[in-house]
Amino acid sequence: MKVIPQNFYTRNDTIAIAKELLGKVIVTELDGVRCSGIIVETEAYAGPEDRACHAFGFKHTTRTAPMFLDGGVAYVYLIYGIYHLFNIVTNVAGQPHAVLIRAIEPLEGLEQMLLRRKLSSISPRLCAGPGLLSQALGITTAHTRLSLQGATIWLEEGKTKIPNNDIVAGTRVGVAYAGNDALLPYRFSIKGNKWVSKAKGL
DNA sequence: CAAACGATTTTCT
DNA sequence: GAAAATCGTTTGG
Repeated sequence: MKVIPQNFYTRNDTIAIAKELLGKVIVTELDGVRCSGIIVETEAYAGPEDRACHAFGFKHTTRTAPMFLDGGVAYVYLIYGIYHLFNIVTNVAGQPHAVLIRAIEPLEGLEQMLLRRKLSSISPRLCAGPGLLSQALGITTAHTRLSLQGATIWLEEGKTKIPNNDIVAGTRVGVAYAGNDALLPYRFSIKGNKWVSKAKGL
């Protein structure tokens, strides 16, 4: 399967990238076990003009530093002291854009995922949510700043291309504090896919 | 140096 | 439907 090249991420169009990521495959190889899944839900965090973005107004801190790197690296961070959220940094260095992966449809390494999630059987809750899929794939803050061209976490072309009218746009989750920017349709998912997170319906 | 809080999920009422 | 869990980062003294 073909690995997504660096220049896919460095384009100056985070919204387009967020949409195109749907249907692509995310792969992790940890503890010698390969796990993968199809991306079915994403959210765009479009840089300094986006109030919901951590790096709003070019706010450069220790935590947001990876977003200022060149596109194509991972930005993982801990939320509520419990969950790890996995983001993909986009655009070029100096432009703090990122796409949050919210849900995947599991493909390979199912047993390892179940083990990590402490579940005994497959259910739609396995990877439906940003904190959950990170846990299932074994992604932690130790992987932040990691290049997606490496041998630990990377993305591949999917088998199926998602037609434009199968992409649903909606408002983002958990960003009410962002005022008007919370209303932007920056959340994308595959229409009718049962693995899409149901935390808050579209 | 100390205190408050968050791009979430689970569990209990 | 509401509240707790839990800790690194951010902000204020």
